[in-house]
Amino acid sequence: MRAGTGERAEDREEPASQPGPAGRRGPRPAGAATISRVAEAAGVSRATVSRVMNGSTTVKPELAARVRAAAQALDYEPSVAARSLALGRTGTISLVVPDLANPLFQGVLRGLSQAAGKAGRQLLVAESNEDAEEETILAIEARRNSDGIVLASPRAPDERLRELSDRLAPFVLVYRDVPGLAAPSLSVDNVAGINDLVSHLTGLGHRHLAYLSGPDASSSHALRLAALRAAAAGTPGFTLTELPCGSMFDDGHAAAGPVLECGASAVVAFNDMVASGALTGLHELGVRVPGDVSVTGFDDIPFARYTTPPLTTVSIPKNELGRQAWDRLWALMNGESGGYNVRFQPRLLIRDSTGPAPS
Amino acid sequence: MRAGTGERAEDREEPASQPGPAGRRGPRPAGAATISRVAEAAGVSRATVSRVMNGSTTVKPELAARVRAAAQALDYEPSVAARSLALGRTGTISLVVPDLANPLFQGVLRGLSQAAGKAGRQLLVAESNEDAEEETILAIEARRNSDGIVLASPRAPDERLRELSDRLAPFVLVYRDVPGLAAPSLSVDNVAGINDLVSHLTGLGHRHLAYLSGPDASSSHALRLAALRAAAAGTPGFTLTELPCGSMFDDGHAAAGPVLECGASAVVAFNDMVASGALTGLHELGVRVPGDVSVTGFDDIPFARYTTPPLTTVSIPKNELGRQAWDRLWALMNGESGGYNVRFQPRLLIRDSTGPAPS
DNA sequence: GCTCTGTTAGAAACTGGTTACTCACAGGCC
DNA sequence: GGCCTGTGAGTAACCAGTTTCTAACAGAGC
Repeated sequence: MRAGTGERAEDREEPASQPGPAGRRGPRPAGAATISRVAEAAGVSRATVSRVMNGSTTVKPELAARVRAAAQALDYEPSVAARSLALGRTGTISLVVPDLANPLFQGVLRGLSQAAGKAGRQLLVAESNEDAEEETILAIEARRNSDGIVLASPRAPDERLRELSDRLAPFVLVYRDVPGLAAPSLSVDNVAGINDLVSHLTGLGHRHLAYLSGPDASSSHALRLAALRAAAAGTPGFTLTELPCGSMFDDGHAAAGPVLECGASAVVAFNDMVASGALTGLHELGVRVPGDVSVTGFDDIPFARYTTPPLTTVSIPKNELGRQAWDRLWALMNGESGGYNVRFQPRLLIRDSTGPAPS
Repeated sequence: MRAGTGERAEDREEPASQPGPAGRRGPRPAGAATISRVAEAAGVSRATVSRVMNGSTTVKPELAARVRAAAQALDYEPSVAARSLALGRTGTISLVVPDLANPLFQGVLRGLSQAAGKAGRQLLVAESNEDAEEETILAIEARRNSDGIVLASPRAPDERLRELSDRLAPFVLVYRDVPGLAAPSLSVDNVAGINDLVSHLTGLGHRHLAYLSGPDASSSHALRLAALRAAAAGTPGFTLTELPCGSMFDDGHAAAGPVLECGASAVVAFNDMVASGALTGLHELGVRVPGDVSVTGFDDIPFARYTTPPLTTVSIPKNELGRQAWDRLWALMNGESGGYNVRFQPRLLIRDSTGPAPS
C-alpha cells in the first residue's frame, strides 16, 4: 500500500514566515518595532535614535522631534534584553526570602520594593520554602538575573554564605549577621529584644517562663533561645521551660496545652504568630491572659495590636530593613563601600497580654 | 520615620572592598567568563559550547566532557541578557499588585511564585500603591521586563484595561472580570459571597446590617456593595446602613463607634482586616460579639481564625488564584488559548463572630 | 573504488541595543 | 581667505549568546 508515486509536492514551496501560530521558533515577539525600523522611518542612524531615547543633548531638537514622532508612530519600545546586554546591567535587583507568608519578610519586601521602585528598578522575588539548600541555590539563580541581591537566609550555614558572597556581590544580608562575611548585613538585636522581654516579665514578678521554640534551623530562634538561657542562668530562682513549637499560628495554638501543664506563669513565644495562636488556644482552655498567664511575642506584626488582648511584643523595623537594604545595595552597585553592618535595636511594646504574676 | 531610631554601627572590618571601582563604565561584571573563553579553553567553537550547555545530543560525549570541564574550571555562567536577546524571551514573568501588605495579594504572590518557581521561571513583582494610574504604567513597565504578566488591578477603568490587553499579552487578570477583555480573568464571585453572608445573617434573625465600606475605587468593594443593596432591596423590613470605612485594621477599629450608633445588629465588613479591627474596637466599647452585635469579614486571611471570637467570613482561594494564573499564563505563552474565564465560588465559613440577633 | 548518507562541528549571521571614534560642516579669529 | 575649534550625526565595533547553513569525514551499499 505504498503511495510513493503520488507524493504531494505542494508543501515544498518556500515556508515563508507564517504570522499565524504564535512564535514557536523565532525570537519575534510580534512585529515589534526595533531601533533599526525607527531609524529608518526617521531617516537617521541607529545611534541617533539611541541618543534621543536616552535623552542625550547632542541631537538637534528638530531631529530629536522627528525621531520621537517615528518612535511614537511605530509604538517603539526598546528591547530590555538588548539594552541589558549592551549596558551590562539589567535594571533589576533580587530578593530571596524563606517564606512569603511571613510578615517579617513581607515587611522587607515592601520596603525594598518601594525603595527600588522609586529608583526605577525592578524587583525579582524568590521564595526558598524554608530550605537551607534552596536558599543559596535560588540566591545564585536570582542574582544571575539581576544586578544585586538582598538575601534573607536564616538557615544556610555561615560558611556557605561566606563562600558565596563573591558570586552574589553586590549582596546585602538581612535578619542575620555572619561573622567575616564580605557583605553588609542588616540585623536585629535578638539578644537585646529578649532581654527587654525578660526584664519586663521579671519586673512583673514572673519566675517561671515557657519558651515556645521556633524552627530548629532558624538562626533567629537560636539567638533568642541562647539569650533566654543566659538570662535564666543569670537569675537565681528562675525557671525556663523550653517547649517545641514552630513559627505559625497553628503551632502556637497547639502549644497551649503544654504551656498550661508546665505551670509557667508567662510564655515567651518565638514570634507574634505563635503568640497569637497561643492566645487563642489558652482562651479556649479557659485560661485568662494576662490574669493567669502572660504572653509575649516578637516582631510586632501588623496584627499584634488586634489580638485579644493586644499583644506585648518586641517591635522591629521590618520596612526600614528593606529600605536600608536598598540603600546599601545601591551603594555597592556604584562601587562604593556597603558601609558598616547595622544591628537594629528592637523596641519593647507593652500592651495588654502581660501583667503581674499570679500570687 | 527616622532611620536612626535605635541602630548601632558595629565596627567590623571594611566589608567587601571590590577590586577597583565597580563597573562605572564597562559592561564588565568582573573577569566573568564568556562563552568565547570557554570555547577557546576547550578548543572548540562557540556553537559547540552553546550546544553542550543546552544539552544538545549532537555533540560527541568526549568533546562535551571537555567543554563541561572548561566551563567548570572557568566558573562559566551563561549571560542571561545575551540569552534573552538571542532567544527572544527572558524566563521571567511579572506580577503587579496594588498593595503587598494585603494578604489577598500575598496569597496570589505565593501561589504564583511557587508555580513559576517549579517551572524554573523567575518572578518580577511590582506594587502600584493603590493608584489607578500606576497600576497600568507599572504593568507595562513590568511586562517589558518579562514574558508575561499577572495583574491585579482593582482600580484602573475597564476601558483602560481593554486598551492595554494587547500590549500586555500574554496577560492574566486576577480578582476582577472585565467584560470584553482579550485576556483570561480569574475572579471571585463577590455577589455569591455577599449573598451567603446575608442569608446566614438573616437566618439568624438580623434585620439591620451595617456595611463597613472598602475604598471607593475598589472594584471588589463596588460589587460587594451592589450585592448588599440588592439583597436589602429584595427583603422587606430589611435595613442597610453604609458606613464609610477603608481596607485596613485601623479603619475597622475606628468604625466601631459609628457601628454602635447606627443600631445595626450585624456588621458586614469589607474584608477581614476591617472586621478584625472592628472586633477590637467593639470589644473596647464593651460590646459583646456576637451577643450584642454579629460581625463578618471577607477573604478569610490566615489571621481570621485567631481573632476573638474567630471570625465568620467568606473564604476565597487566594493561593489557588496564583497557581491557576500561572497555568493560564503558561498556556498563553505557548500560543494556546488562555481558556475560559473562571469565577471562583467563595465558601462561607461560620465561626464564632456571628450569632442570633438580640431580641 | 566510488557514491550516497548521516553525523559532527565550525563559520557566520543573526538577536537589538550602546558608544568610541570619526568626519563633515559651520562659525570665529587672525 | 585660511586655520582652528566645536557641534552634530554617522560608522562600525562591541555586548554574549543561538541557530542556520555548510563542510568535512566516516561508514554503508553497490
